[in-house]
Amino acid sequence: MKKRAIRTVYDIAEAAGVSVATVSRVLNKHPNVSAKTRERVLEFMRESEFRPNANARRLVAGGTEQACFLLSNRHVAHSFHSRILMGVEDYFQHVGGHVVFTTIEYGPDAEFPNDALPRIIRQRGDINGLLLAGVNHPCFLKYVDRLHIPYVLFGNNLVTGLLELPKKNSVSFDEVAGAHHATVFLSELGHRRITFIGDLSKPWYRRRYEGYRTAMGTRASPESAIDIRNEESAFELGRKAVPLLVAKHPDTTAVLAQDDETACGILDGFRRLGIRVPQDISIVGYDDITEIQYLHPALTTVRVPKEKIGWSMAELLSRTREGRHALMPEVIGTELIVRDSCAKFMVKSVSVK
Amino acid sequence: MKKRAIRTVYDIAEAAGVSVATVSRVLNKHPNVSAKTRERVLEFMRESEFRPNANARRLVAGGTEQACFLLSNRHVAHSFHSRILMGVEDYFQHVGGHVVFTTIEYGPDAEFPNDALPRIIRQRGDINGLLLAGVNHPCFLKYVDRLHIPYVLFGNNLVTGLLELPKKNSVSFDEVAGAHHATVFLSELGHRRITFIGDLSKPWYRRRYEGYRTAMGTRASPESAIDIRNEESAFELGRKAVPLLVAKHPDTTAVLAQDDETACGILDGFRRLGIRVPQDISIVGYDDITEIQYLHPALTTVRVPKEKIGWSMAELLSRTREGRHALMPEVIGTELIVRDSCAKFMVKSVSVK
DNA sequence: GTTTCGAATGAAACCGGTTTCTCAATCACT
DNA sequence: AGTGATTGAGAAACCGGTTTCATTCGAAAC
Repeated sequence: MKKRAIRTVYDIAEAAGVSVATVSRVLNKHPNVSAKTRERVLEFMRESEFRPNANARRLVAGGTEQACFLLSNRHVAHSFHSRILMGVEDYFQHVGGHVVFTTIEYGPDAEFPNDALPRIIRQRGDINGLLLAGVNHPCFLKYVDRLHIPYVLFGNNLVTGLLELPKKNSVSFDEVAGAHHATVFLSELGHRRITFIGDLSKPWYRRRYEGYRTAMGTRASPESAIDIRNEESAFELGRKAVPLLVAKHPDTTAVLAQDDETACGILDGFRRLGIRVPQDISIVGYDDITEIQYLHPALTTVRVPKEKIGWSMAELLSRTREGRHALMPEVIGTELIVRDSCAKFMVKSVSVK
Repeated sequence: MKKRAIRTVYDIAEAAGVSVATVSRVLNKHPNVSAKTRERVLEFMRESEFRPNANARRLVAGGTEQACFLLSNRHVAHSFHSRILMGVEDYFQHVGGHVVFTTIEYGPDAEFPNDALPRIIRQRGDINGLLLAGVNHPCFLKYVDRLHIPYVLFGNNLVTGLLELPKKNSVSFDEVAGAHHATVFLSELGHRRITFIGDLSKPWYRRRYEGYRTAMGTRASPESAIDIRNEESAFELGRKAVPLLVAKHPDTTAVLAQDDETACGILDGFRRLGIRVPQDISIVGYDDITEIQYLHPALTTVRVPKEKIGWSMAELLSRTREGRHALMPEVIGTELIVRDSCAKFMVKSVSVK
C-alpha cells in the first residue's frame, strides 16, 4: 500500500519523529536546532520533495513579498513600458520577491472601486505594494490612497493640468532637462531655426516643449512649435506636421520631435516630400524606444533610462514600506544618444525639391 | 478613543451582530443568507472598507487563481515576448486571475533545482500553473515535470535536435506553413531564385527553412540557403549574409529571411551596396514584430499571432488543470502580411550598382 | 554538590478565512 | 393541527504553516 505523499510539515514531523515546531525551525533556518536533527529533517524534506505552502506562510507572516505592476491605459507591447517592467522584475529578482503584472483601462473621470479593477486590488494580502505605470489620472490615485497600500507612481505620465512632476511616492525622469539638452545640441551644430513638433495638451510633451523653449531663449516665439492635438497616434501626428512645417516655418533646419514615434512620422513625411535627413534637415527624437532600432537614418534621440526607472520604482516601494512614510520623489536624468539624423547646419532650408 | 480599524471577518461579525460564518457566506455570495442580514453585513463592509485577506482565503481554498509567466533566456523588451505576455494577461483578466511575471536564465545543461530558480517555483501554493515562454531546454522541462505543477510550454522555441514541435502541454504556431506560404507568395510574383537566409542550427529557423524548401520543390538545392551560425544577433547575421548572397547567389531575386530582425540586417546590407528593395530584390521577413513598424520600405512578413499564442497558452493551462491530463498540443496558423518590400520579378538580378 | 543558565524541543495558540454539522424557525401540504 | 422539507444562522473544525511559552537536559559557575 502506497504511503500518502508528504505534503505538510506535519507529515515531515511524523516521518522524522519530531514536532512541527522543529520542522518549521529547520525551514526558517532558526539556529536553535541541533545539527543532527536538522540534517534528518532536511533529509526527509529532500527525499519527499517537500515544498512548503506559501499561502500558509504568508497568512501568519501577515504579508507577501509580492508587488503588483499595474500598467494603466497603455499596452505592454510598447517597449517603453515593457522595459520599465523589466527593471521592476530585475529588482524583485534581486531581493527575492515577485511581480504580478496587470493592466487596467479607465477614463479620467472614472469612479473607484469599479468592475474594471483587477481582483488583486480588491483583496488584501495579495500584494504588499503597487507600482503604477502607464498613464494615470488623479481619480485613480485618490482611490489608491484610500487603499492604504504602499505605492509608487511613474510620475511623468500623470495627467494633471500642471507642469510639475508629482511630489511624493513617485519616480520620474527629467523631461525638461532632456529636451533642453537636445536643443542645445542642435544649436551647437549651428542650427538657429529649430522647431518643436508635438501635442502641447499633454503635460509630458509640454514639459519637453518647456525644455526646448528655455534652451531656445529669445529665439522661441509662441509660434515656433507645431502643436497638433487629438491625433490618434504619434506617428500620424508626425506625418501631418510635415506639410504644416513646410508651410509655416520653411526656414526650419532642425526639428525636435515630442517623441520617437512622432519622429518616425516626421521622417516619413519628409521622405514623401523628398526632404533628406540629415542633409536637408536634422531631427532629434525622444525616449529612445526599441522600435527605432532599425530605422534609417538612425535616429538621434534623448534616451530615457526605462529599466532604471523600473528598478528605482521598485526600490522606492521597498523603502516606503520600511519607512512607512512618503519619500521624496526621485528624478532620473536622461542621456542624449547621437546617431545619424543630425548634421551641421549648412545654409539650407526646408524646401520641396 | 478611536476604534480599532476593522480588518477581519471577526470584526465585521461583531459589528453586525452575526457570526463569522454568516460574514463568510455574504463574502462568497452564498444563497442562504436573508436579504436583510446580507445587506447589514455588506453595509458594515462598505463603511469599513473591508478587504478580505487573500492568503487566508487561499490557504483554505487550497489553491490560487494565479499563474506564473516564466520567460526563459529572453528579454521581455523584445516585443515578441511581451506580446505573448499580453495575451496571457488578457486571458487572466478575462477569467479573473493573476499573472506573476518572472524571468530566468539558464544553460542547456543546467541542473535543477538551483539558485537561479525564482522563489515562486520553490514554494507550493504560490501559483496554480506555469506558462513557459522564451527559449527553453529539456533539462528545465524535466525539472518542471517533477514539480507536479500544471504547465504549458511555448512550443516553438524548445531546443531539441528534432524538427517536430513538442507533443504535449504546449502551444505552437505553424512555422513550416508560414514559410511555405511566404515562399509560394514570392513564386507567384514570378521569382524563381529565392534564397533563404538564416541559422539552420536552431530548430525554429530550421522549420522555417523546411517550409521554404518544400515550397521550392526541385528548385531548392542544399546550397540555396545561406546558413550562418553563432552570430551574436540576428541583425548582424542579416548584415553579414548580404556579401555572401551577392557572391554565391548573384541571380537571387527574392530573399526569405529567418525572421524580421535578420531582414532588417539584410536591408541594411543591401542599402550599403546600393541594392534597392523592392526594385532590385524582394524580401520577406518572419514574425511581424513591433520593431519593424517604422521601417522603410515596410516589410512584408509572416505574422505570428503572439497575443493569440499567449491567450491559448493560458486557456490550455486552465483546461489542463481541470482535466488533470495532458492535452493535445495546439498549433496556431500564421498570416502573410503583404507590405512594400516585395515586387514582381522583372528580369533583374542582384548586382552591385 | 547544588545552582544557574542556555540550548534543544514540544504543546498549543494563532493567522483569517471557509465549510461542515447542527439546530431552530419557517413554510408547504395533507 | 401535524408532519416533513427548506431556509437561516451559529459553533467549531480545519487549512498549513509560525511563534510563544513551558519544559527538559546538560554544561558551566559557585
